[in-house]
Amino acid sequence: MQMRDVAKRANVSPATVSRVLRQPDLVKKETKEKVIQIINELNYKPNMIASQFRTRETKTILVVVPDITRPFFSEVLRGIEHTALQNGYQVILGDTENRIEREKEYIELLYRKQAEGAVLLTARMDRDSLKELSSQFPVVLACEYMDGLDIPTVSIDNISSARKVTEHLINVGHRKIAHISKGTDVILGKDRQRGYQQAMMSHDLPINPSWVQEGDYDIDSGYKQMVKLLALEDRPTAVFVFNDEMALGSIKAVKDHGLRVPEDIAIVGFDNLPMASFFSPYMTTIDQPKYEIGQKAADLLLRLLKGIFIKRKKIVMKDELIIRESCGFYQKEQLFGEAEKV
Amino acid sequence: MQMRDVAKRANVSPATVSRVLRQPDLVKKETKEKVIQIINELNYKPNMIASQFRTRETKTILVVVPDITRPFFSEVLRGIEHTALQNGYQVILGDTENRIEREKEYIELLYRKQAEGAVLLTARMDRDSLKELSSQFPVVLACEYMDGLDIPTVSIDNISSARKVTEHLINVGHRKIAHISKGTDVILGKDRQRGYQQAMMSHDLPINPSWVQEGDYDIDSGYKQMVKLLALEDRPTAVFVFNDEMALGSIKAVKDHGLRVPEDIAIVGFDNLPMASFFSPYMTTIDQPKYEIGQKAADLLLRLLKGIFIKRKKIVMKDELIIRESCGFYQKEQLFGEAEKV
DNA sequence: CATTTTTATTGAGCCTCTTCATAGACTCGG
DNA sequence: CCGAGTCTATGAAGAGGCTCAATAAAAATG
Repeated sequence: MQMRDVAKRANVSPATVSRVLRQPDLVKKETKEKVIQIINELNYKPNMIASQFRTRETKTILVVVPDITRPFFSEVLRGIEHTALQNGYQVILGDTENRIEREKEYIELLYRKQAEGAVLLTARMDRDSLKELSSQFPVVLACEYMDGLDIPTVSIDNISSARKVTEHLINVGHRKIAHISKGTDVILGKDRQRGYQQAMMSHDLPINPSWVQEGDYDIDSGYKQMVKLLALEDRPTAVFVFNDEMALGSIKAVKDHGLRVPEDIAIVGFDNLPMASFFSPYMTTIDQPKYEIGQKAADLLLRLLKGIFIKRKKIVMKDELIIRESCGFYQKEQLFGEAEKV
Repeated sequence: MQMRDVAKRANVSPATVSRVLRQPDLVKKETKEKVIQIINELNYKPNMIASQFRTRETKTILVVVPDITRPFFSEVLRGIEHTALQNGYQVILGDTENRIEREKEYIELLYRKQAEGAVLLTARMDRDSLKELSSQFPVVLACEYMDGLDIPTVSIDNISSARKVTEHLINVGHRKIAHISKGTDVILGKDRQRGYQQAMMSHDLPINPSWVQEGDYDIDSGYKQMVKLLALEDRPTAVFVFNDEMALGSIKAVKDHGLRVPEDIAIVGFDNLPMASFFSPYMTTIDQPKYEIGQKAADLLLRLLKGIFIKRKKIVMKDELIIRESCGFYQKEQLFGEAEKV
């Protein structure tokens, strides 16, 4: 069944049916009603592919995620998807499972005109490819980004956030502060590590090189890195961990080692996942507006797709230091994620 | 740039270029090499939409998920996506955010020929719609399902799993066992509740109606329902919770109430999320092979798409009772999710 | 050289949208 | 009151890029 069938039944031309569907204002009221009635009667559904082919618009965006099972990303993804949908766009999911080469596979969808634009939550490909890509297609970076490229980007100020949370540890009296990072190959790893270093330096605190351990996102990894820190001669009294997942692992490692958080070792995380506020000790962390980052990124992409010029390319979202128990400066007990906000 | 440009440059017809791309065996070696060279030279990328239009195949499947931020689903989703990709299919993501009406919106993509088939991780629409849908398009249900319909389905045997875990509680000596469920409007809620009832009945244990509380998936909800149970005159000594998230909330409620798990109240969960094996007390739960469910569902769908007849429509995946600490019968401490398996 | 086999080309769609053309209704000034 | 000019509503026709069936050409075989 196709448009011509509807047209025949309604005694109009296919063009009119098409108009009813896409530019209803151009059609006389009665004709329109007639056509709509027939459409419903026959339960006609336009073939989107034919339409996309003709208009050369797929109304589809690609979202490339490094790991969809991480709560942080799935929340951002939801923000993107929701916004896209509201604006009549579909989302093709590209989970790279942390494999760089898979980024490129997904991106082929742009070159092959399947998707009109992309939001990248991971951008590990080389700078030239990315530059080339963004010169040809609307692309927005979210969370991760790349320096020196003129690509619209949505993220928090990771350096400043990392500095803030490290400084909080310093303010409550810590001097030997370690950092479980995500290697500096990832821009976020680099930024958060830099923030940590800045905070330490500006307070004239030395950083023992072995205090900086490189983890790999997940709970287990946080556990393992913490075990290393615990084994040190010159053991730190506080640790700033790259993200909440690893921070949870770290806390567990401390407990398993017979020590207490925060009394013996303070630990702070990053991201403010739901579970960070649920387990004792409640975790001090940096809140990122995950859903909003997704929304904003989708919003920017949609604007690019409409050809709207974007003056401010770097959108910095507001983060928040959430002080709870794990840093050793907890003020009063509150239930369910409510906490003193700074 | 299009195929004809490549053809011209290579002194062949567009049809030959098309064959090089799609049925290379039909083309003489030299011609093929020549064409490929030109393709690379010009960096030609075929227009997928035109191709899809012509062949009437989009190589795209739709995955409808009730809530992408829940770890259980994102793991299943990954299994689906991975398998789809391996077989040259793309995935359009449909996150309904638990709104039934949004299921239908996504499903329109099938009627409009955008997607060729669908995996539904949620099926709350009315039976007739679903029946109608599956009669017209390849559809596979995963996790949730609907009784009495001849639709391929992948899941564990929820009734038996629930019975198993409840019986374990009985075996370690509990008699007053409560259940925090997900209302019986959802088939999984019904099944797990039934398994619980079966176990209780077959051991002649009475169920106090107020022992069955209806939660809503997340940690907070588990907390709240547990608070209710704790307030009962006739307080249960053990609780079987619908899923791990709510079980974590329940455990927290017990602790906040000044009681211990499992000594005062035993708690068991369902799903075996990574975090279930990480927080003390380590949680006894039912392991579902999440990734494999996704793989299998995608696999079935792909077979349907190829027109292969599927004899066994109901695939029951193997679950596993993972005994850890929270049920009060922990045997020996093991790190990182390793536990006694039954 | 005739016949079979292999390889390449021709041309017709796939279904929808949009431009252009037309016909009718309407406006308005002379 | 009429003809020119405006609008409105519809139709006719073609294009969009690719693939496949039918056809033709070339190569291989006997």
